Amino acid sequence: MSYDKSIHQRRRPLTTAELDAIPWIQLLSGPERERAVDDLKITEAGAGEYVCRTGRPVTYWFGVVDGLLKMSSDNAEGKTMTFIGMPPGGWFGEGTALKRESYRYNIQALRKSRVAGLHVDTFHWLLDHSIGFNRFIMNQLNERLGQFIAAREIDRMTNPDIRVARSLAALFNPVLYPGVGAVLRITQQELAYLAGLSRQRVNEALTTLSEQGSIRVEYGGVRVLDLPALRAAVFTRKPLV
DNA sequence: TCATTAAATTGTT
DNA sequence: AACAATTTAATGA
Repeated sequence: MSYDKSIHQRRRPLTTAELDAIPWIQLLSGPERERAVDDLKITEAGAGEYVCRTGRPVTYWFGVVDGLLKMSSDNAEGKTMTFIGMPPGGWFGEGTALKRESYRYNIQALRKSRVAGLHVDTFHWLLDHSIGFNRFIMNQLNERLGQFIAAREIDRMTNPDIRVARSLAALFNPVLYPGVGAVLRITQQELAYLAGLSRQRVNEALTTLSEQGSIRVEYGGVRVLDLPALRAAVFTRKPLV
């Protein structure tokens, strides 16, 4: 994978199926929805391509229709700190879009993905006109705050099994990522990138988790059987006494 | 639609 | 990091 590619400028209108994958569309009234649909554009991002980079001015509010993105935030020293996965149904950038600032993180495609974009002007117009849209955004901001706090906790986890379990649980958040059903399409390699572990270790952790019954490992993906159990997964380490 | 082949992903060392 | 085994996707008759 090369790390200096940016996505193409090629954008196109959305198909009906793609519109159905956008969770907030149905919250809009007729005229609002019409305006949003008119403005929405789809871009394809190949593996390794950037959807947005730190410092660039915000022009779009983005959502994942298909594929998997990686959000990484850099600290003051320029070191990449936190990784958060963005599966289908996830929308991001509302914080910076609200204030019309520049992006504070990089978004990179882990594999070929379809990304929908709504222009910031339309984003603001919807905020000014739609109660439903406001509720969605408020809910989204609240959930994401919890997500980032969880990400910090994951970063401090030393136990790889727990890191994998929490990273997975985050990706299965039904509020932030309604596009993810019971089965998340993610390879063990991709999960390794997100959790900051080797693929082998992720494989081992997944085996342990499936033995505990919270997930089932499938080819090219993971099925969640018990989300609360996954969130709460604890692994016995060395005896405390 | 089926069979063959290539590519991707997984499990293991 | 390398390897073999397994699963899926692509191809063409």
